Amino acid sequence: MALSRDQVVDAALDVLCRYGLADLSMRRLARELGVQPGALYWHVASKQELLVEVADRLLRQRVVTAAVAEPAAAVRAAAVAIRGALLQVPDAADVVAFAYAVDPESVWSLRDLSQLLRRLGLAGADHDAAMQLLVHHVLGSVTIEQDRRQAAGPEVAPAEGDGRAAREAFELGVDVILRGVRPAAAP
Amino acid sequence: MALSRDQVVDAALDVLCRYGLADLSMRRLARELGVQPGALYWHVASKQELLVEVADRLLRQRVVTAAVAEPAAAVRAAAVAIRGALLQVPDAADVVAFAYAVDPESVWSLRDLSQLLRRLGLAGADHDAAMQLLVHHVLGSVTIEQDRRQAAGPEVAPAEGDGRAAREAFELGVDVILRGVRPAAAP
DNA sequence: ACCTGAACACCGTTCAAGT
DNA sequence: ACCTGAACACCGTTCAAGT
Repeated sequence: MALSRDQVVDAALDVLCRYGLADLSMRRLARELGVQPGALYWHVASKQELLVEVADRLLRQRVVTAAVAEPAAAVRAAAVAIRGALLQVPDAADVVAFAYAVDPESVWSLRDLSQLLRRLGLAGADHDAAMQLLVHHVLGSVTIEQDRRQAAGPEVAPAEGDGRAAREAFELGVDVILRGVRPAAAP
Repeated sequence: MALSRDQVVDAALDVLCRYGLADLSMRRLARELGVQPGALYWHVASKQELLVEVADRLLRQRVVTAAVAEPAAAVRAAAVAIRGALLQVPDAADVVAFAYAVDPESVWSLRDLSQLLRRLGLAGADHDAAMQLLVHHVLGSVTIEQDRRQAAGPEVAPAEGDGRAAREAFELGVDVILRGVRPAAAP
């Protein structure tokens, strides 16, 4: 039976996970689905639109946020969880950054993060600044780690302490943000 | 007379400034220089290598750092200056992020930023965390602003308050970092 | 030393025509 | 409604052969 939009997005996410963004072409996708390239354009308007959908599905599927009571710790945990999820998928940071830019509302399982910041007592411009900073830090950290991996060659294995050092540096950054932030409600 | 590597990089930066990264192809570049595509590969090993060089030249040429005495204010000013410079060049954030990932040492006019952080009393892991955060914030801010512009269509003119709001949000983020940071030397 | 010509294996997108 | 076939205007990279 006929192809569906969902199938197209699923297949795209699959190709992304297995081969990376460079291999996620409309033609490749069509081959994978056993149709002609043109067929895809009945289900999605463009590659751009498809990528936004892929980013959304990616975040929804992979980010599992642990329930943590203390608000600051919860923000920390959420940031670490999102980073960890994106790190698993090649070029995930690029895809999500693009989607965030095009349509910040629709992408969001990062809305959780926004909620947690409010629970910290942040509102208005201060909330937005903290949110932006956090998102930039997550995406930046993942982008650089993934670009570095790719530049280092395909088969260097993240090894032991390497990924941990990057993770600890990332967490230090989150702590800077949490210390620098001004809760409206706090003393 | 013969083409030089410098000419190739210059032409690439020129195409980037005028038409953006999507139009910066090796074939397009060759056309612009009046040579066959293959000729470029005598001067640069690959498009990747060329892009790293372009990022470096971009930062060197465009970032003018004002001399500010007070260290915190100097960091702020430097971050704003770099952001401002990158915003002028289409897709500059992508290009610089890529270069930063591939070869963080060679790209740096951001070494100034690193110096300023030390002057703030930061060292070791704390310095590195602050530096990372700052770089992510700058590149993230520019990426999102530029992607947004591009998605909004080619001719929407940044207009009046639009760019200012983004700039102010960015500065708030820098302030969060400056407050959250722990100088080793300070009281 | 430096470049051309030509090839190889690709792209995203459109659209008449088919079923 | 959904897809094929075929085209249009492109890519990055390699490499024998020319000068």
